[in-house]
Amino acid sequence: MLTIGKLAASTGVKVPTIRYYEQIELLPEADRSAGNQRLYGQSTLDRLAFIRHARDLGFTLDAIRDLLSLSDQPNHSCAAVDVIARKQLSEVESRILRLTTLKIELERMLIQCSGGRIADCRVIEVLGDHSLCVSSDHCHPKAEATL
Amino acid sequence: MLTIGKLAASTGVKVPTIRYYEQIELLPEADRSAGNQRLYGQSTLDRLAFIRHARDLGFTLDAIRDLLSLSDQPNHSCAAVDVIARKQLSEVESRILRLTTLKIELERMLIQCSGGRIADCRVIEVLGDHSLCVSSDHCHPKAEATL
DNA sequence: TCTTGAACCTCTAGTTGCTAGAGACATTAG
DNA sequence: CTAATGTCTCTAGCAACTAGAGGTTCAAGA
Ligand SMILES: [Zn+2]
Ligand SMILES: [Zn+2]
Ligand SMILES: [Zn+2]
Ligand SMILES: [Zn+2]
Repeated sequence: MLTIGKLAASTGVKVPTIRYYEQIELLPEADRSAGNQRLYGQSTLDRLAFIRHARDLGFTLDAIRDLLSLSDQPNHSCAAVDVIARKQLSEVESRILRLTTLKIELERMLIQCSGGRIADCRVIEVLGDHSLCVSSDHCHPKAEATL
Repeated sequence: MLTIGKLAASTGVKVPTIRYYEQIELLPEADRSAGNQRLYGQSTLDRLAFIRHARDLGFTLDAIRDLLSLSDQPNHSCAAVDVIARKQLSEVESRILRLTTLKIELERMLIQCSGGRIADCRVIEVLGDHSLCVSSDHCHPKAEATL
């Protein structure tokens, strides 16, 4: 049995985050020692490692919740799992696209800046006037999530 | 003079967001009509358009605050402006790198999934075991900001 | 055995950039 | 004149944590 600190050390998830996951019921309520401290076994360690890895791959906690409950149904078809993963992939792809557009605009304004007074700075100028941008699609980005 | 709704319509920034910007002092306190409604002139419109465009390019409100106060100093050197923009560019670039790694891992696990039972699903398997990943650098991502 | 210090406990509040809602007042078109 | 829309303030909520206060438990050294 591991204390919360050991569990944190062996998964790379911080102690308060583990408590937070318990609070939002992503992890089950931990067993307690005589002195009321949390104790964890292998199954929670596995579960937390899964969560950690999925977080690292950008899945939301909600998606992870679904993935976890699916993985408790080993005989089910994995179609639903793949739907979640594919959705995540397309999110990642669209963020890359958007960021690439931003990168181009940022590079462009930095190249055009000649390093003089602010009154003549191309960066300030472009920020004040989107029509100076080369692409228009970085506007109205609707929803942008983390990562 | 524009009402808040007109200002919102002509900048693409939502009404509550404008009020929020005033609250955090990114916009100055607006003049008021006889009936206590906010009224805006050209200068606030310009300022808000600047904010909007900078947000679209991924700058944080803090960075925008700095950019705005710099742009009020037209005779200063634009070096500080360029530092902010360059920092933003490198943030964008590192996010693209990270997302590209994620994309590769997600694609890989989706390709390897043969669409059978969850017990055999490669997606679930990889999520549970990072050593099945091709790259290790998507772990411990430190800080990830919005976009 | 005692004592110190690290690790643990609970609870609240803060972060970023908004968004949603309640309940009341202002303005405007028909 | 009235009805509909717009605006006002205020509070609370979102994701996914993080930080801190103030207190308890545990493990190791003297
Ligand atoms: Zn410049
Ligand atoms: Zn633009
Ligand atoms: Zn599968
Ligand atoms: Zn991995």
